[in-house]
Amino acid sequence: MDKLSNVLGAISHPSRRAILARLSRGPARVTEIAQPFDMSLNAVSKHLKVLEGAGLIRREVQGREHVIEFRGAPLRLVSTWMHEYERFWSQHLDRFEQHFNEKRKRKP
Amino acid sequence: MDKLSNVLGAISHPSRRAILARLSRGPARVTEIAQPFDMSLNAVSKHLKVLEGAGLIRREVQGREHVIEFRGAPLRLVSTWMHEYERFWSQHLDRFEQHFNEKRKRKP
DNA sequence: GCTGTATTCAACCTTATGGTTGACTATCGA
DNA sequence: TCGATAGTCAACCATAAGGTTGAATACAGC
Repeated sequence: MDKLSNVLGAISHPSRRAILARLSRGPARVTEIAQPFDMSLNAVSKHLKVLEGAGLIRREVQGREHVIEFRGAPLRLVSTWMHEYERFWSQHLDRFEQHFNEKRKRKP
Repeated sequence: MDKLSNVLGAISHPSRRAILARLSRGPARVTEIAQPFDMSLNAVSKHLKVLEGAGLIRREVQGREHVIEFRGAPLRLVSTWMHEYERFWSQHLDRFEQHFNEKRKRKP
C-alpha cells in the first residue's frame, strides 16, 4: 500500500489518535499508554504496531520496557495532500492566510 | 463513528482520493468518474457512497444521471486535527511560515 | 535461580471493507 | 412504446481490521 494511505488509515481510528494525543505530551511505555483505555493491553499493542507501520511512532526497547515516542514526519504527507484541496475547505481566509497559500502554491 | 474518523477513513483509500482528484477539476457523472478505473461501476458507486457518507461529495440527481460535486468542508476537521501536531511535522519552517503558525496558535 | 513484570506472538472470533455479478428502477430518445 | 443507458440494490465472497484469551519471551530484582 502507498505511504499516504497507510498514514491516513493509521490516524483514522479514534483510539490511535488518542494514543498519539498522549504521546504528543511525551514518550511513554506501552503499559502507560494502555492504562486509560478500556481494552486489553494486547489490543493497544496492536494499535501501536499499526502506528509504527505508518512511521508515526518510534520504539526504543530498554530492557523489558518499550519506550514509545511520537514521530510526526509522516503527517507531512497528509499536509501536502491537504494543500491540493485547500481552496475547497479553507473558505473565508483572511488576507494574511491567502498570501500564505499563494506563496505555497508558487513554490511546491 | 465520529466525523473525523469518518472523513479520514474515506480519504485513506487511494481510489477514493483519485475520485476526489478528478472531482476537484469539476463535477462529473458517475460513469465519467468510473471510466478511468479498472473496476466495476458498482465498486465506484460504493466508493461514492462512502465519500458521500463523509460529506466529501454532494450528489445532484438530474434525470437518470447523478452529477457528483466535490465538497471540501469536512477536510477542515482534518486540518484542525493536523494543527495540533504541527510542531511535530513542520520542521525547518521559514520565518514567514513560523509567523503564520504562531498567529494560528494565538487565535484558535 | 525464582518470581513477578513488560511485552509480544499466535490462534481465534466477529464485523467491516472492497470487490464481484445479476437483477431492478428510472429515464432518455427514436 | 420499446430499446438502450445511468445508476443503484442485493447477495455473495475473500480478506482485512479490531478485539479477545492464553501462551511465550525477556528481563529485573531479590
